Amino acid sequence: MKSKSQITLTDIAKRLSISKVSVSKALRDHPDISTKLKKRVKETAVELGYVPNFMARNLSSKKSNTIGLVVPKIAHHFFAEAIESIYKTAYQNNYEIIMTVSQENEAHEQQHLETLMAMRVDGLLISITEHTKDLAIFEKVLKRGVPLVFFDRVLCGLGFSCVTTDDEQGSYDAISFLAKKGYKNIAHLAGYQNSNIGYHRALGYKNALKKFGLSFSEKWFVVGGFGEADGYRGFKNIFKNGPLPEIIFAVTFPVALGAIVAANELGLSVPGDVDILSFGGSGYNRFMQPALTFMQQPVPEIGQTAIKLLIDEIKNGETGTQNIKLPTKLVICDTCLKEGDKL
Amino acid sequence: MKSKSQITLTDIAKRLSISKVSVSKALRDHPDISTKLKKRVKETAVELGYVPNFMARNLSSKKSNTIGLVVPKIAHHFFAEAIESIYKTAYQNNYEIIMTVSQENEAHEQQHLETLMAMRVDGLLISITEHTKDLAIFEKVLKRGVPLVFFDRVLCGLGFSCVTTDDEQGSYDAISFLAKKGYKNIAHLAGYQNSNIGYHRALGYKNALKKFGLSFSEKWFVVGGFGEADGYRGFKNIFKNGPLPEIIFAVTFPVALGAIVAANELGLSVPGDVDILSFGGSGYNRFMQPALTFMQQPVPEIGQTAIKLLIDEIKNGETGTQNIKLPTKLVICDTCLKEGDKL
DNA sequence: TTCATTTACTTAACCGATAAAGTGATCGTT
DNA sequence: AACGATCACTTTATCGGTTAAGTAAATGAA
Repeated sequence: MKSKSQITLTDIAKRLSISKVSVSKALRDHPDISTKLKKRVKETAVELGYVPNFMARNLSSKKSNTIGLVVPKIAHHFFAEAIESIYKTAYQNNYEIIMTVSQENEAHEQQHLETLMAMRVDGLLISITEHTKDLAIFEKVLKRGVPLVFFDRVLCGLGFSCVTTDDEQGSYDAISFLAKKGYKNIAHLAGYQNSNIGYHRALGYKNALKKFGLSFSEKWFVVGGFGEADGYRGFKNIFKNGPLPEIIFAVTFPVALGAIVAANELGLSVPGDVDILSFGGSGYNRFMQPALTFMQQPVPEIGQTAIKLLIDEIKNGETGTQNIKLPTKLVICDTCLKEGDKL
Repeated sequence: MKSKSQITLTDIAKRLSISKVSVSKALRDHPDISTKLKKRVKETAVELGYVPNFMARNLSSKKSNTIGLVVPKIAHHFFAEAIESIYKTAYQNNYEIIMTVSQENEAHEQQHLETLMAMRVDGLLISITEHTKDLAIFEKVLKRGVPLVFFDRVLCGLGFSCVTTDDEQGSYDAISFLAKKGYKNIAHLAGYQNSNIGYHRALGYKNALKKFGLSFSEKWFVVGGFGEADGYRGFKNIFKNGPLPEIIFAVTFPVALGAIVAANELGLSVPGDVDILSFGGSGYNRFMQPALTFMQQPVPEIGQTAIKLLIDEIKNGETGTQNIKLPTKLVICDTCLKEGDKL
């Protein structure tokens, strides 16, 4: 089947012997046009199978009603859920999302931002890669005046708004919870410290240790990435370097999984030989053995808040510099049940 | 910060006192332009921070280098992984993806297809909702001559290509495997039968039962959706209606999860009291207790094959009608270990 | 030397819409 | 009856590019 040439406003106009502007106005319910003519126009539009050309429309109207989204990956509980809520909210507000995936690669990320700007998206929503260091592209965005909102993995202080989990407080609360239960030796698989999530979660961890008079040990503070492989390496690292802590506080759910794999490989049982607490959960957690006790992030709220903020900024025509932190909630499952709480 | 007015070809042209067409050609390395001028143009483009306007470019060139993707959801192992591979392959071929999510809602799906056509995407890639019945929109796509490829959840015979798992064969192999191990009473939580995946998986199930002389029972053949809630309902249904089968063959991984939840609620252990086999797996499966034995789908391959096929069709300018079925592989874990295989 | 090519640009036309600025007829008002 | 307002369209210009069709100068072949 060959591609038919597309029906345009002009085709409809010719058919009805009127001007194409009248057709355009009729289809947009412009008050200039009589109800009678509107009806005729709409009928012929359907009859001819007219589909408007957004390219042309956006070019002349200078609005695309489109938002560019850049995420590091999607096959991950947090992002899948956040993206889903972003899409939902976008639709409700009549915006189309153009999502791109950086695959944790900074060069891709830059490329995507360029492409999205070339597409003249009305605004940008981004969660940066684990490794993003070069800020030039963001300065370019700022210079062009395109509204941008960071979420989850953010860069604060660049002149854009940020929406995150309250990582520091959540982490602090998590460790406080452990301390109150009597845990003394708490290790942390901490992720990258140049990333806001790694940094703030570690900060909450350290502050809570201090507050409860627990000692901080470099051997039990292992930096690395945010994936399963990093958790695996991290645990092996801790194991190799000396006595095992009572419990491990993992910076992300995948990191916790990796730690479990490593522990099992070493013949250690969880939570028997070593206990685990995770920052962030997963829909599958309750099917796991053990199901991990974790600090729950308000995932859909993060996505929703971020995009709502962005839409506001688009409408106001100016980029803001808000810094919104959403609260976490502890979900207790099969780990972290030391004493007192067991029954 | 106010939005700066964007730099255009004309701005560059004025600066260099040449025509805008020369600028356009220079930037595209057109042979008409001398190397010297090309260099000057490119330099000033960078200097002024020129970003091409894709809307304008696509409008005049009538190509968008963009592919529209419609999926029912993303927070689901299969789709997250398939989408990721689609994105990857698209980038490698210089296509941008515009993904939309129908949320298993047929009206949304239609709306998205309209929008994507209005955006003049070069082609469409779609996995339909659980409920899609109205074919009018697809006839419209066909009439407009926009290449479209279905994947996973498909509609065959409409004049478009389809890429799926070999559901029937995979299902047949799965049941054959069980039969050979001596399972006799095999129930099936079958999903919607108007959907190709539900239908073909059920077909393979039925054929295998016949082949191995096992009886088919309506009570053990429960239709429904493809989500966790459906698996939950399905299992309760089976439980209510009479004797429990030895094993349940779930049409999807989420359905298997739902069945497990229901079983546990009823005080039944898996695989002790009732065993489970799932069509399709999940990255988290190996952390589950029990980890399910499942028929593995070639998820990334499905995405990759579908988009490659689509790109071919776009380049050839004609929609094809291929029907590609990719093979499955059984992955044995903690369930389906009846006798003989236990050690 | 002369005429056909090639080189390196420019001008004009167009993609399919929207926005702004007319225009002639009808209407309401005093 | 006269005149501004309203109605229902039309004409013209524009968005930021691309493609097609010139054009003048330099090059080359006969």
